[in-house]
Amino acid sequence: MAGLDRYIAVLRLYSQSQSEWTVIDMAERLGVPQSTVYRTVRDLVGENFLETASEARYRLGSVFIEFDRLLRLTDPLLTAGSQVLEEVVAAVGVPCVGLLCRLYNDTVMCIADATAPGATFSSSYERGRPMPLTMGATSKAILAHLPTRRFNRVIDQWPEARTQAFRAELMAVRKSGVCVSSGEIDANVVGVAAPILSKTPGLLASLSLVLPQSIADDAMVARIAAATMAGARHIEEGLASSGGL
Amino acid sequence: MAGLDRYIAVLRLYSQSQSEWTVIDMAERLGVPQSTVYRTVRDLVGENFLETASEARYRLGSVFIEFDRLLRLTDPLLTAGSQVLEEVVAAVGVPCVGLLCRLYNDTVMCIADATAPGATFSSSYERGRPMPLTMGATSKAILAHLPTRRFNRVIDQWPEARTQAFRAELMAVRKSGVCVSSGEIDANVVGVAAPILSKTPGLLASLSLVLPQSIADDAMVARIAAATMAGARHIEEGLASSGGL
DNA sequence: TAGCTCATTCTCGCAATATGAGAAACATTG
DNA sequence: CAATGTTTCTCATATTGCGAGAATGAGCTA
Repeated sequence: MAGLDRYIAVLRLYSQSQSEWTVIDMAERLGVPQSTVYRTVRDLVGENFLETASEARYRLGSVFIEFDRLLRLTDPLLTAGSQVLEEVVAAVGVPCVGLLCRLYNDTVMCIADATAPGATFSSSYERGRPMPLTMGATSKAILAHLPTRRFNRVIDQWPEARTQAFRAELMAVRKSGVCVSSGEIDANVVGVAAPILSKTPGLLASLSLVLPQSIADDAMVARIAAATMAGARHIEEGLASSGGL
Repeated sequence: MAGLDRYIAVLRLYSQSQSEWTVIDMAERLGVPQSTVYRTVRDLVGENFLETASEARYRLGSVFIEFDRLLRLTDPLLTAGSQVLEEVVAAVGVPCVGLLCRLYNDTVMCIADATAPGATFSSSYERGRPMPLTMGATSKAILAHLPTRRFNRVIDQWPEARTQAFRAELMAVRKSGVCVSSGEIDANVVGVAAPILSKTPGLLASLSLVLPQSIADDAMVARIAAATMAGARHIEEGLASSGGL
């Protein structure tokens, strides 16, 4: 292992359940000598990717917050979408959660969310958390629009997605431009998602609204679906006009 | 230049005003051959630190959002502080903005903020934006508690901070445990900040409330100062009990 | 389809740099 | 002051990244 990999390997050790590491533990886990890890860690600390916690422990550094801001300010999808997201959530006028999510390798990641006043629940799609591609309206709206080659590769990896019924469902999503699912990720909520397409390679996203099952009758879902699709179109326009091409 | 530096040099090219770069431009700016930059960029894209935009352009990648979430979930100061921050803002009951900021190299960076309903302004201390150490209550509350050696080093770099009056002011802040400033960063607002101290090396932060000058009479400032200091103490306790030592 | 223009990857010899094991320095604590 | 644990340093080795240019590939245009 060398170059960037060594640094990334250290950063990828960090997780919600283990947020502090000693050099010793890193070295053992990665199978490299301590002296090497010390050097790596020292470099990462120098660039604020890591910082010293108490007593020989290291945790993630604040540089990520700094770059996250830069991303919020400059990412075309975020700049075009977060405003629309707020508006759509406000416009539908029901206690719901709005999500702006995008394809992220073989996962889906939320990059912005908006909670309507009165919403007493939250979505598992929290900002920055990679989610599976094959479950939930938010994800399936994206999956349905993957290029065939990649679509098949993904499908092959998730056993539960290899059925003919699943393929048919996604075809329907692709046709109708909206995906509705109920309780697939979080119990007792319904997700309504519309894909956001763009000519930019690799930029594939979805706008979705999540609402309690209790208020999600057919009429409501139809209304939410219309709002979601309109919002998605709106964001696509914003992307196109911002030079996102 | 080698190792991490080369990668960081590329990432540091990105700014709010220039958020997309071609390899050619990077190479020219950094003074290294294109082939080298291509390699570097390829590695960064592979780890999602960069992503392809349209037409040979690259922009920052979403990995920062992913790690930002990890930080929000696990950083001791954030986990101990964001809750308190909300509470303090809600408790004072005036249209204000609450900030949780920390020392970040020789700058101050906001890591969490909370806006009270009705606040029609915002602070320059937006989350993730490095701010100078010598201006604004938020920053000076932190500066006043830097170890002497480092304090002097910082002071020397900012010409406007080399006066005796400035040193005296900071001494007073250190004694009283609160710093109040008016219009130093943003016009027409008053900042009230209390330092957050911890035994963790390098962890130095402040909790501050920003409110319109129009409502900031002496009585109000005194009340806000008390609330801010109480909140800061509260966060310190949270830090200590969470093993933050 | 041929021919053009970019963007990106590849080739290869060379020099720079990371590597790893252990020792030395440094800090803390009893 | 000894003892423990952390971090940096030393040094010989060889892995790896480097740089210049060529080769590939993807779009376009005619």
